[in-house]
Amino acid sequence: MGKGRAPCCDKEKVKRGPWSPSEDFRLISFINKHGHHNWRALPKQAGLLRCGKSCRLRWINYLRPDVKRGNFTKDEEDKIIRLHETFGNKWSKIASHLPGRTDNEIKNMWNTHLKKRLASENGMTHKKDEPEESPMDSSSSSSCISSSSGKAQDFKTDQLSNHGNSSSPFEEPEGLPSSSITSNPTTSGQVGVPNPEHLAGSLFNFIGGHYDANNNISEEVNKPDILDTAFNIPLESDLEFWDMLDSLGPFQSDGNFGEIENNKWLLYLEDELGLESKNGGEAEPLVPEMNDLVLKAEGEMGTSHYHNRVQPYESNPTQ
DNA sequence: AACCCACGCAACCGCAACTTC
DNA sequence: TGAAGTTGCGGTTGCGTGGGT
Repeated sequence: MGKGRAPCCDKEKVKRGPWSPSEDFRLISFINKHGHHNWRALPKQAGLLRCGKSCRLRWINYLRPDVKRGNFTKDEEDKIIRLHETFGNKWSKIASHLPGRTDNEIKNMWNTHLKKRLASENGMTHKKDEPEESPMDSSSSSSCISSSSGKAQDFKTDQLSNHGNSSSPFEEPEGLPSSSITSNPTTSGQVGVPNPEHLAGSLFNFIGGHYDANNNISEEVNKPDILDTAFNIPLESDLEFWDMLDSLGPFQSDGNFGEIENNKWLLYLEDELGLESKNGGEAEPLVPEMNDLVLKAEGEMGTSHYHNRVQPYESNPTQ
């Protein structure tokens, strides 16, 4: 086997830990513009003090336009369980059958929820050995799962019905590693209230609309030209710009992208970029749907009850 | 109100597989 | 053909958050 395991990076010179807004933006902007042909070289080219591995992970698990965040539906959970019976801990394989979900996300989901759920359910039927039985050979625990025990507190059952969600494992084009390229129609299955997550999704989808390095374009409609500008920010030139980003606070597109602050941030960013006033002095969000969110933001500032954490970014710009 | 603890999730680590030369 | 380089994957960890006491 090819052995060479070059050190992934010079650990002394790379930044670690949570990503700052400017780093995120740099990465998005760079990939949007150039794609990612070489992860190893990417950080340098993008002016990031990260190792390529870290960039790749950040992109795949978080910034990728088609990444779907938020609660798993029961359909998805059941699917994961079924797939886990088949594939075992092959998270990437499982992820490939769940459009928009990342292996990391699924892995976390499994370890935090599904494993327990299965254990408790199996505990009912037969004493469990070890929830971790290597499932490749486990034909044992067949589908006793579909009955949702009432303990899955996060399941929004009203969403489930909307997820007719083609349970057909779908083949994805080769391109992005372990990614499902679709623009994820299922996301819209999360119906109802304007969900910040959606809006964020829209934003990222937009980005995705331009990202075509590997022909991985998620088709988007009606993208204002203005957005071209937004993601053609020069990577190298304007250090002040990146500093500004860092000073603005969180851009952590957490599970719900729900930090109202984020939206403020986006608006502010638009403002700073001069993207706002197409109609008078009033800032118009990059993504139309954000209007709702903005309104909401105005009302709810400071009452973030999303449990996700928002990292206090070190106000220590990368450059 | 303060402390503790369990939980969830983003990110890191190290190995294996794959690709290129 | 084999060595070197790169990417992908799975396991694990660190830490913020929220709930309980």
